[in-house]
Amino acid sequence: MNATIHDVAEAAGVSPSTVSRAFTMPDLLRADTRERVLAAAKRLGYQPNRAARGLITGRTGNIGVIVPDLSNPFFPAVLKGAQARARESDYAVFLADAEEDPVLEEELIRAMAKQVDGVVICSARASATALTSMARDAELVLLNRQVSGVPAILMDSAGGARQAVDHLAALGHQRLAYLNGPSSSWSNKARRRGLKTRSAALGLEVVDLGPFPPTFEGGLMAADLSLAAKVTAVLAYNDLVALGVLSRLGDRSVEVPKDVSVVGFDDIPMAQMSAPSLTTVAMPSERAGRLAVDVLSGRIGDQLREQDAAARHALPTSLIVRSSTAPPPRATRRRSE
Amino acid sequence: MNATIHDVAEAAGVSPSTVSRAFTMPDLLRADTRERVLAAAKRLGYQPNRAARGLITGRTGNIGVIVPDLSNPFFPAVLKGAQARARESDYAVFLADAEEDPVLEEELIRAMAKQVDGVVICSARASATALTSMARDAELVLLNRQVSGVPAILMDSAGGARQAVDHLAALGHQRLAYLNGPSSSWSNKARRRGLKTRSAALGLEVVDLGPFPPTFEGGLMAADLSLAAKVTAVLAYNDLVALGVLSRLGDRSVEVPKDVSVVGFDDIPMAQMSAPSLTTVAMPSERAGRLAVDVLSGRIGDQLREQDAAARHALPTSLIVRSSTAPPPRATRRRSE
DNA sequence: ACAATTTCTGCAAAGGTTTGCAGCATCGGA
DNA sequence: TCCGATGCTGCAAACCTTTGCAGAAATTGT
Repeated sequence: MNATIHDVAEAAGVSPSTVSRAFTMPDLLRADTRERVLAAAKRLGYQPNRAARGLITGRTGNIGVIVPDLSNPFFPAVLKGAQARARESDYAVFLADAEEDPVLEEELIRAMAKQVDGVVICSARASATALTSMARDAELVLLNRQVSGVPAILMDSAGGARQAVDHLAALGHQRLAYLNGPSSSWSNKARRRGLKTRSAALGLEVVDLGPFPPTFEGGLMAADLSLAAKVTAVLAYNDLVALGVLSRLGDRSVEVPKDVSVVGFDDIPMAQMSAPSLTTVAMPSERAGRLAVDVLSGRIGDQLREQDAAARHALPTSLIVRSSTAPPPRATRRRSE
Repeated sequence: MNATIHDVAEAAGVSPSTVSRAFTMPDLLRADTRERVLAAAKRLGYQPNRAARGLITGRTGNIGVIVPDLSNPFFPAVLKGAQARARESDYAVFLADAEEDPVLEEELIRAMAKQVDGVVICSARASATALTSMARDAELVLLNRQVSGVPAILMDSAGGARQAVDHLAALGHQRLAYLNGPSSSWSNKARRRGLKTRSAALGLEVVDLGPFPPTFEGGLMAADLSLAAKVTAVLAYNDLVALGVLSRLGDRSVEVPKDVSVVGFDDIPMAQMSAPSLTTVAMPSERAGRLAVDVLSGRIGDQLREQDAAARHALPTSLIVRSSTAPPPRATRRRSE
């Protein structure tokens, strides 16, 4: 049904090898032969059969992307970046949703490994040992997860947390809560670390709550605990949680930002749609997706091979101040004097 | 590097054909031979090479999904359904984002067609003729788009619109605006049609605005036009637009739902997170994604082959009433008396 | 015990491409 | 005019699996 390399060869009056070369190593052919072949190919609508090619080259031309949860808008964003870049490099992208389940995640990686040239794993939930072991059989790139010996694209979550703390401190807050995300999340650790060190340096009190599911529902749950903790500001693991907090506080008629300030992470589109709009730490998600693909396609692989380079490579994040943060209420401030 | 069928054959003391059969037609083998082969395979960590298999069977074991815009949460939702179902049937899914561009969309479909057994196209923006023509070369399933001769999964957008109108009419609204989405969108036509016919039947005035981009920004733009149109209720093409309207109305200190009621479509997660939460028509997106894959995997293909069946098959939608709708303000009602 | 079935297994071809090696033509130089 | 070098092109093997066909083994009936 589909034109093969032989059909093109015959049409152009050359051998199949020549047709093959016209596509994969065009400069080996004399200009006019190449023309002729390409013309014939176009006329017949020929496109190389990827399976046959893959069989012999051992490469598939595919890359895989695994995300913990497609319904968190953060991941479609990196997916979008990855997908766009992949297309430029003539890669197709496989997608899988691990449903926040480390076991399923590992299973998916193994299954995918066979049919792709590499897989980018977003916010991996699997264990470090599992990841290390799988990295031996397949080309892996981690995104927002650091595992020794595995190349990674990182975002400066800790730095973002520091900016958030600075912002809240400048507003006059003294006591804040951090709403933890999944404990297997590298981002969560980084965010907490950044928060803790900066708070300590500035003499702020911080209370650790959670872990909560990294979802809107998680935020609903977290809101009441935050209130009970008598803090004037809340740093949520991500925007989804922050929005949950906003919503629940609204229901309990606690005013944001008058009574309590709320900060999120990720800057998902929703963050600017909420009322009040959400102060949050923006993550370069699409860019990270693109970079991850670049690593796989070998474009920038070498710098990232060594772990140290990766660490240094953390992509910058930046606080976006919107309407969910303000100075703490007077009453509270007085009490703490 | 990877174990081949020959290695397993040797290890199990059988021929490669037998190993092949152990996987693809297990009941052709004597139980003990099968055991022996499977054991050897497991021991060697053998997994069939999909490229080689595809080369001979002509099937890839992959399906493609094309969406117009990953950042609209509606699509990750159907993607999630499709992906989950695909995994059950041992299919891998390719993803591509067409960026709301009909030309790119067509290009992507053609490129994908070669390496998949079928592709589901969400809310296709391409022309009917293009789609028909491509359906000849590849297995296509449309989602929320009706093109004669191409199997489709449809959601009852028109019915949803009717429910929305009934709801608004019951609240006492007399004059409402419809904010159009992309004119190439089948859903947009269906929604408008449902809206128009029911409004006419109930004697409501409706003003047609747009088309607007199906995004939050589109909604910002639409809000001012709606206000100028002096309507008491607004039906937006989708939730993103509705949220944009909500936001912009807030900025202009028009109160929702007191001054104006707003209804969206899709019931994306954001819809219940906004303040006020959004009354909207829920679409069975994950289910549709699953169904689309079922059609491709042949599970339910036959019923859908004929266009009529498809039309009858429209998945039910249902209005979710939240806080963005209420009776119109007195003043307006008086004016219209 | 033997023939006729039935059940299981192996042989070999096929599927479309890439690529090392060798052959041919072409060209420049002597 | 001929030789060597150079630049293109073709041959054929290889990649790994599936599958039609035929042969071997096991089973049944007589």
